[in-house]
Amino acid sequence: MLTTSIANPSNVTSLAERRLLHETVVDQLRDLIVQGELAPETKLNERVLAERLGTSRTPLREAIKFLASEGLVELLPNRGAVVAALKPEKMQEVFVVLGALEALAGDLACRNASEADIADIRALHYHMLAHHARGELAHYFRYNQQIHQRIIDCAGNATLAQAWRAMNAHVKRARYLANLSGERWDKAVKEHEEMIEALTRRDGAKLQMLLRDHLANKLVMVMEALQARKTEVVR
Amino acid sequence: MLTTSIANPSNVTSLAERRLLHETVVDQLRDLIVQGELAPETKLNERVLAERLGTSRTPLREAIKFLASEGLVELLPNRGAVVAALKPEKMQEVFVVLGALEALAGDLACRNASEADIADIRALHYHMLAHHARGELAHYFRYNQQIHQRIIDCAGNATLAQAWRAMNAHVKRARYLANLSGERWDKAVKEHEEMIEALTRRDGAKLQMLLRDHLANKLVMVMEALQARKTEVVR
DNA sequence: TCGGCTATTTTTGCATACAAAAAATGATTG
DNA sequence: CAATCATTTTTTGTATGCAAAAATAGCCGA
Repeated sequence: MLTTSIANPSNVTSLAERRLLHETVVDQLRDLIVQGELAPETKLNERVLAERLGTSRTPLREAIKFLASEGLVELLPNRGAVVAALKPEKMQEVFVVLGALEALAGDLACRNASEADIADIRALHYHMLAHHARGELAHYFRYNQQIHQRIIDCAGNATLAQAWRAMNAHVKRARYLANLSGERWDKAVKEHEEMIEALTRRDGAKLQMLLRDHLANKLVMVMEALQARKTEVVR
Repeated sequence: MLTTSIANPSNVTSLAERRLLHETVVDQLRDLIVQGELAPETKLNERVLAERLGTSRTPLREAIKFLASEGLVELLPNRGAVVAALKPEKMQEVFVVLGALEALAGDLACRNASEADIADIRALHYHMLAHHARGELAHYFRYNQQIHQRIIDCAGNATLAQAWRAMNAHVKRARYLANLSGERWDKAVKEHEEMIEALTRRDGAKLQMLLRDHLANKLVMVMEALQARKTEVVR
């Protein structure tokens, strides 16, 4: 699942908690950044943030260092940390790398996925189609993400999966800005259709290519969204 | 010392670069792990390690969290952290991902590298040849690493470079175990020869292929080294 | 001797205290 | 009035303190 239930605002003390505070803080902070609640280039005030997350500065700082390694925050010596900027150039870089990783994953998935795996992915695909038909963007994104995630998982390479997740965090962040136009959305769905087909036929070379193209198109959408945001700010 | 001498051109972190204890500790700890001074699966005792690095537990813990995100250490809830294990399966995974990243970098480098860049890389190559001729393994490795690093840098994608560095850390760690046999070593050098040639001709497709093969061969060597270490322990 | 229980020690996880650096404020002077 | 510098305030970076969990040692009984 994408987000851990954030429900728990206050105490962690009452129940016997297996999970470490550090991890929950990492997840909470990552969600705040990915979902845009902490906008790009926002300064992270440790005292304020720690209070907001119901913890002290120590675990928060550890979480910040962890996310810095993922690239979601940037460390400024003696000046704390800021949410990583969301620059077009950075997005281009991320998409290039993500393209290579997904292409690899697609190829591996075609070899390693079980029939049950493929059936699952196809099921997710139909859910996604349903939400597309109803114009339910948020739900569409959710299933879209799950499909990509499952393809990665089917590659059977945990290291690849982790690298992908880190890159994908940046993309997800941009997604929250994107307003899919009807025609672009239809095109994306069509591409998914072909991807599912290639996966079913276990045509690794084809899937690889489709994933690359799909990502290239996503990049175009994200860049447009970033451009729109920029002019909006200026206006 | 390897990492410090690299005098890095492409920035891993942000613009403002000033010395901070945290960064120092991260680099020191990473070196200890990569160079095998802290062996795989070693428990990291915070008090002892902090004293060894001349600092307190707080910055050390932050460094540990940072490296955990890079995958060099593993966090055990309520039981601290250990140096990541060096398992054959993990190595296979890393090499597959690294193959995709280097292939991508090779392709991009063929397009983006300046003539001066290529000349630099060729110069490094000849240094490497010299050390190979003299059987100076450590120096050979150093130039070998620099060549790969420079190819990555020439791709002109800082995000790619960072992902590569993280993966490469795992490989470097395994390197310190590897004793190159004469014939394998000769083969590796020959592969480098071809790579330099492809880069000079800016034949991206060819370089991509060569890098993949080169890495596949490296994997074989690493696996043999791991196997040897295992039997050695058993014996 | 061995296994399991409790008590002690060690170690981790989190909070807080303190010092140094940066930012904000304000006063003085040209 | 602006600019610069000194002073206060805030924020970060590091060390330390303390409670809880884990590891270890010691003890007893079968």
